[in-house]
Amino acid sequence: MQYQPSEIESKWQKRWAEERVAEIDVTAEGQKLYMLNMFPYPSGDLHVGHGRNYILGDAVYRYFRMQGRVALNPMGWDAFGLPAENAAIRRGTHPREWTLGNIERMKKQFARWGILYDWSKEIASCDPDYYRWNQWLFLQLYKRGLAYRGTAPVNWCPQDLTVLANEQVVDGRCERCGALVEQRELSQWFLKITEYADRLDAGLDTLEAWPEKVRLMQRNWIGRSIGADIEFPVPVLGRSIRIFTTRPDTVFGATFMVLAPEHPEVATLIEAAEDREEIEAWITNVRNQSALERQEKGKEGRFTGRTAVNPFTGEEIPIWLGNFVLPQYGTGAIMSVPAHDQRDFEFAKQFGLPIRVVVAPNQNEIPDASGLTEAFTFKDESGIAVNSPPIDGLPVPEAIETIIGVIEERGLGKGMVRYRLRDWLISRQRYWGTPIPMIYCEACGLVPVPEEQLPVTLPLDVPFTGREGNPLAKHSEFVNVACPACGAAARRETDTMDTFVDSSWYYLRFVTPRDTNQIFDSTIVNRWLPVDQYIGGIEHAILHLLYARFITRALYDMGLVAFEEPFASLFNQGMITKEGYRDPSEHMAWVGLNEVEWRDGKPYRGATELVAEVGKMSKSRFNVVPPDELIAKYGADTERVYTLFIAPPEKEAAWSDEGVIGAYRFLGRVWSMGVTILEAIQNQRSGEVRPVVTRKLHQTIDAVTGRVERFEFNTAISALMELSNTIGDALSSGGGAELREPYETLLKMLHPLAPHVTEELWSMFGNEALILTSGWPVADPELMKEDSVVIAVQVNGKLRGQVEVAAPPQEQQVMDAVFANEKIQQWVEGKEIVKKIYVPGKLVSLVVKDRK
RNA sequence: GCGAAAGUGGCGGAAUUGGCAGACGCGCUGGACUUAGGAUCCAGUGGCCCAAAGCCGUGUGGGUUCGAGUCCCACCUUUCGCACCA
Repeated sequence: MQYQPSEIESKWQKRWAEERVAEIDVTAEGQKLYMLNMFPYPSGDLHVGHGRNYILGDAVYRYFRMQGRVALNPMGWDAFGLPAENAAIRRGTHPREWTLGNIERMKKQFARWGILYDWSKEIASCDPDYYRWNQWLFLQLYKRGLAYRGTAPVNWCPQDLTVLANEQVVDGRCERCGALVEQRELSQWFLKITEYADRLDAGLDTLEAWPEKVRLMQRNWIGRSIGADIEFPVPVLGRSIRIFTTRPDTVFGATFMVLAPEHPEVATLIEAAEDREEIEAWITNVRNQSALERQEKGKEGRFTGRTAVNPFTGEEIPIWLGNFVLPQYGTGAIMSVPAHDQRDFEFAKQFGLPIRVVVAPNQNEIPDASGLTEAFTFKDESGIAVNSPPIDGLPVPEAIETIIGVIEERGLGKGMVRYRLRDWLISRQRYWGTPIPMIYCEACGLVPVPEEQLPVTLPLDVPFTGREGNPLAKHSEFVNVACPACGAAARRETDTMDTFVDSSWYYLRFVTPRDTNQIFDSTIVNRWLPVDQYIGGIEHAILHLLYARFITRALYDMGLVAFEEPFASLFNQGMITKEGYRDPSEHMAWVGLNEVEWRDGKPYRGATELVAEVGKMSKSRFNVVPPDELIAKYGADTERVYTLFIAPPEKEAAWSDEGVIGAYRFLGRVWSMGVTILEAIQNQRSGEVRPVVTRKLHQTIDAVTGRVERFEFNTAISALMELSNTIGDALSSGGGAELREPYETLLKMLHPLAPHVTEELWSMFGNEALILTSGWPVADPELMKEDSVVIAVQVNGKLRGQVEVAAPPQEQQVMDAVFANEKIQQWVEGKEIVKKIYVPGKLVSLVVKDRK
């Protein structure tokens, strides 16, 4: 009887679906476990790279179930977003149809992988029953001043025709399509994530079960800086300009001031300048540049013709405008200390501005400012303040502390903590998203849609032209509305929300997904959350994970949840890469694309970038491996085992079509071994129970349990292969029915990895379904022990032989054996042992010297 | 530039607290069974060497130690993240 995966797999998949084995009652008793894979964007077909994520989650889920946990493992769809709209423009299908069709295909794919989700909890963010609560959440944030409309320079993607959040701009390009992002001054909706900057930063310390890398990335993104705000009086204005610095200890070296071209005082300052028009033209030019261009231009600046007073030295210092000063950070104004800041140094050199040294390695070794070739940027005790009367001689950290005291005492400013994080821009000028529930009334101004009128439903009959401007704005029935406050004719907001709003709270909805009265049931949510194990890609290290942490805190402050961190433990699986790309015509048929730009016979991504020939498996790289063929040939269990065996799951892994065969052979061997043992049972053929097998079995249970819990699936599988080899050896050398117990235990441990074939074999042995009945095996430490131990003996660091003694080894026995061994004897003969190092069970080291 | 992680056979990768480097698998070589083999099974597989003995081997150079892939110092390379954040 040969191993035939396809029949077995469809049989069990059908049974799991019919018996709804993964459905749970959230009010049931038991030790809960909330397992969650980041819900996907329904882009259509899934390839083996996606599979890694879900297969990993399923293996962990099945393991915890076997451990007896009441486990919630839901799945849903991050179903709003641009690709659906682009598909609509390209081929005339409605985004909804396109999305729902993709969801169906992906659900089938999950089933074919043998992944168990509780589909009774399924949610899709494009469903009005879901986005209604998205709108409700927005209104609560608005009430608390956490959602506001503001005008700011924002990132505009000219390809996707919408604004983007800062988090969605990568290297000056749109995260989705790769187009260069432009700056535009627009009035938009923001969420006030900055109000939570300190708590989001502090909370990172509590996330011990998160990868250090993600915590660090979030910390850098939030960018907490400690320093001081200092007022610099400007005589011509009759008021002062406030600057922020992290190095208030260098204030005596501030020889000029630089403002961002966007700074509000600029217009007044340059009013009387002779070259005002030239300066204004320059400012316009700088403001229209993207952040990337602005940086590539190098340092540019203009003198305003005005001065400010350094409050510590009393000197008048020139006020400059500089393209390197960011309007959004700090106060948009800096004091420039060229001697101790590289950027200031470059600016000073370029425009011939004075440089003064105020920090030195020590009091007697003050470098000459004119000889400097770069800024001196000591931040620790290796720098000493000089030429700075109240703090002379103090090391930098103390100098900072002291000078802040002086600043506050003299009323010149105050100690200050500032963040790099900026508010979250959530407006999108696109159709396929949650409508922002606001109304513009000429008389009443901004009026929120009353909660009882939610949801504001997305109309389905809108034209998709692909031209600039939201299709929603052209739908007059949607736009024209009576003001809820005064009843007069008013206009609806036509912007929709960033889809990251949808995904910032979906994990809360999964627990009570059909509740029509409230966003979620707080009591049940507080029982199930935080999520015990969250699994997803590192690409959300900042975006989704930061937003979710922010929204959870906002909900905490509203009293709706009792926790501030939504995800207790996080795991980032690595990407699957693949060399080369497939035959493009074959690929396009699979992807369903018909518009691709070609250059030099190679496909291009978007209109901007060359397709990489090796890298992340993605449609735009033409290198995907679709699972269908693979599953037809080897079965889903083989794909699962190979995917988990390929590399440690957190690491990037290169897909190898040849490597798959190893997993297939392994499962084939397990299968035929099972068949042979069954025959032995039927023929009542049995050998004696071998200690080698028992020992290997218990050692394997011990190893696999620990490795699965640490997500070390690659080595867990290798341990199972070793056990399988041991059982196979016993079988081919006269073993029989006595191997049933170790073999069945192997099946149990293999089940989370290869669920179909193990269920089939398990039932062939006359057992009830594994997933429903079995417990996880427990290792017996007594049976793990070896009867004897081989110990390596080193003499003066060289390996000179081995001795075998009974386990557990006793030092005296070991030494006796060492001296009884002729081979070792020759190295010790005539010498004196000056030291013995004895490592129980591992080795003995002897240090010898010539006897005198 | 700043920050982080990582360098082990032809390849993916193993190796608690320093303790027989290369587990497990792919590939390769040879063999068995076959009309056939891109199926299956068996054996071998870090290098030098016909072989054994032996020697050399974890990016490079030092160091600590009876003993270093593992610890320390310096350097090289790669990957990732941030990137004028004052």
